[in-house]
Amino acid sequence: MTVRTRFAPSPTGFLHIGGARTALFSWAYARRHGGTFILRIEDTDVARSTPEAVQAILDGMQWLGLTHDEGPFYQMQRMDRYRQVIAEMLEAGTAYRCYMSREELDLLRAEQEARKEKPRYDGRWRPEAGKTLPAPPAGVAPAIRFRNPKDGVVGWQDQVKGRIEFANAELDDFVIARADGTPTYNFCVVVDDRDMDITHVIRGDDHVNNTPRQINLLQALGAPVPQYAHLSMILGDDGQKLSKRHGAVSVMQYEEDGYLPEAVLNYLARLGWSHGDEEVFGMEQFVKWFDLDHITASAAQFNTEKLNWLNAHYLKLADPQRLAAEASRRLAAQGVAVDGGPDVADVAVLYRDRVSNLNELADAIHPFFVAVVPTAELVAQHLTEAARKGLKALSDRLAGCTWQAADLGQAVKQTAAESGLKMPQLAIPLRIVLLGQPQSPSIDAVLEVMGRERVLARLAREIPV
RNA sequence: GUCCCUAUCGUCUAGAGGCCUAGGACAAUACCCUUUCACGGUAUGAACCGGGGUUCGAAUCCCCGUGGGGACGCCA
Repeated sequence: MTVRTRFAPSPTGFLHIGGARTALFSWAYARRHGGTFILRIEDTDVARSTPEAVQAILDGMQWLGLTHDEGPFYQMQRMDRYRQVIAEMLEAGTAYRCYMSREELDLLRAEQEARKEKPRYDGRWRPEAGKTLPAPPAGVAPAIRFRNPKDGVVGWQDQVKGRIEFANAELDDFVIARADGTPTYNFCVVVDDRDMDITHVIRGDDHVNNTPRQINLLQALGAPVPQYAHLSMILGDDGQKLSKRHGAVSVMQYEEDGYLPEAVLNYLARLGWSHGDEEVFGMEQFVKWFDLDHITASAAQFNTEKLNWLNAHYLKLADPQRLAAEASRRLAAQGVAVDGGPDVADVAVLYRDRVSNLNELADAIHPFFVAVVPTAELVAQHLTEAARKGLKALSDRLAGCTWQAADLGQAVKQTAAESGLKMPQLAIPLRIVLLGQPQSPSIDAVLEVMGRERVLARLAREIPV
């Protein structure tokens, strides 16, 4: 049997971190077993679904490289199929028409809650042997309800949580089609999972309570029951539940914040799943290792610091041209052009191990392209008379120096010695003049990458001849 | 209220009855490297929710509490 998994988001917002991890695990499981990964858009909530949200989900998955093999399928385009199945169920007696009005339903619920009971449909329109149903009220369009088994238990071996069982008595006859004829979530999922031959349903554990209903429905349809794996949720950095109001952000926000997709992927893979002590690995390795047995059953708290660490790690490994492209794009967004300046890739390599994201990288290399005026405080503190003299001497020496790190370093050293300055007493003022700040990578590398022309021009501006 | 899930360092986790004096990673702290700042390296501190069982032996199995989460829609 070939493995078929699916990711089935509802397009009511962006792809957030929890959804991304669900997609990642579903994708990885299919890849691991040479199976098929299907994307299905559950857009039956017409009021809340938008094409923008569909696009946002597609963008997020593309950024992460989670490519699907089939789909995207849209539930709204499968209405005919759902209606057909509903008709079959009505025919077979596994579903029935319910003429109860909203008002009656609300009343029933209120009574049950007053009695501290679990609110549920009381089955008043459920056909039963020897039971006489009331006459259907005129002009009322019925909802269609599933005839759920009354006794016994529904259970399954959850691939992450173990055996889970529900008493059928806890479940009521839920609506599978609204009065206006549109099918509901639990019904569409079941029809789709069957039609698409889904073998493994990997989804958030907020669906645990839907699973017994879906299994009963599947069985009423005579369809095979897939394996289920329910992933626990991801909590925010503060341990609080993620919600639109609180902390939930689009995965595309991570791209905007300067994260590399491979870092986000590695982080997510390790959040709620483990392979011994392995912490750093790429997707190829992940796919080889991934299994359902090592998924954590409890909720996990998101930890931005660890993500930052991974991102810094992948930044050190990234192709310099890629860093250059990303940093240039970010500088351009700030109105900074890199054309005519030093080689962006060279500068980026100088700073890649000092930053933890691409925005920091762009900020760090910024002064190479636009002269930064040092603060008066820095100038007052470091550009002493002696330092200025030293810089002047250095400027003269640099004009005729071979432009290579080793020689440049030598030039700075000699100038310092001849001017009676200690290395930092010359190098720090030099950094301030060149970059506007007292810290930088090693000074010889900075000089080499910045280029003679630019270095001399900046020195001349601060140290008039 | 009822049902369901869950519980190891601050955080992510390893752990399938003896390998656990509980391991790794992030974060923290200290030191080393570096005539700057980082990176890097080394080291240190830091946890089995509580109570009962089962067993020669429990972080691991069972029960009861407690904490956290979810679900009870003609939402998905």
